[in-house]
Amino acid sequence: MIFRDILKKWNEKNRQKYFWRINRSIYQLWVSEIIFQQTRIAQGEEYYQRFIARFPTVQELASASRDEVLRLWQGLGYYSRALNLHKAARMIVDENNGQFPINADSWQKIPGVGPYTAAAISSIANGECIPAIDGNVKRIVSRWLEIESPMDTADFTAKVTAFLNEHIPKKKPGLFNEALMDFGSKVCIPGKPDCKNCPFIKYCGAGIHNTVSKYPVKKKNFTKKKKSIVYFVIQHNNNIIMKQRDGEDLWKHMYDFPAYETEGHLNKITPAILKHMDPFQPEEITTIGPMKHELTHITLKIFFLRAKTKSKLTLPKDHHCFSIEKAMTLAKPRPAEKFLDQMKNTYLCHNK
DNA sequence: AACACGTGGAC
DNA sequence: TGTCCAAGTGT
Repeated sequence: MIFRDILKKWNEKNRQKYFWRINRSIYQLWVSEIIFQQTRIAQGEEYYQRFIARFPTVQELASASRDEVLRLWQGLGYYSRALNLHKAARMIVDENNGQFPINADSWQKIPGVGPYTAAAISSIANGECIPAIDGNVKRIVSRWLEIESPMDTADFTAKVTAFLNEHIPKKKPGLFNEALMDFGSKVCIPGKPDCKNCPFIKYCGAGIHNTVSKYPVKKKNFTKKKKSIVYFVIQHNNNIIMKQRDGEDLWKHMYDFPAYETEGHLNKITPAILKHMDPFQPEEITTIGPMKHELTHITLKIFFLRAKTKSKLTLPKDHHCFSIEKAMTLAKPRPAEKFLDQMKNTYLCHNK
């Protein structure tokens, strides 16, 4: 009871005035929740604006090609979100007459919508009384209750859920959920929370015991995997060879340079690796790199092998020859995007 | 339950 | 430079 009232009072003065919260449709709410999964506001907001401008309704999203949706998502990461959003839009339009789910249970059947997003959407749009438990909320509650079990254990989730079910109001539960997330992102932040200005300081367990930095308890650090990519950047005048990645792993369905990929970090390009270039009949091979590209779970070491090729080349399956201008409009992984961008500049300078 | 899945910013 | 992330989900 105390918790709810203090939060409400804090929220009345400190509610974040995000532009996507104004006059939002359920569709816009859904898109914003997907975009901001594991993504900072500063990074996601421009993507949200562009996405809504191009696809103002679920019907327009459903009508779009997968390639275009992916291109709009390029640079934001976690591309399954875009693929799932697009697939879900088609399901909603084709199989449900464009009607959105009406509660959290049915929202969670939508691809890309898990427990957090289902609860967030349904509590805000339908007033369903269900807590939306994201990283901010977990952090706040773990500090309040001094939860010793690590995040992402069943015990941790059970404790947080029980606490929130006790405190969430039947009236405007969505506002409560958003207030909690706002509070977690502005006051009860990771690192150095602003406990001096925290309205909960007299009640928060970790605040009282001055042990806030202990929570939330996390599991052991995992060691990053090491992988290497040797890109084959094959040019013929203003044309370049690219292939679409498969739907199996990293950067699924994005366009990319042909590549040799392997576990571990290569020290040099061996003749065996170079042999993978043979189908492209490369001439004047130059090596650029290596450079590092950090992912959350992998450290990528990337080499670029740039070469010219003959005009008449039988391309391997799934490979395409694009003009550089066309290639620049395709959805690509960040390293390929950066490299192509740089190459374009070089090419233009060269032909002045 | 544990791991795969991106990126760029903060410290 | 290295570490830790930021409004999680799918398998």
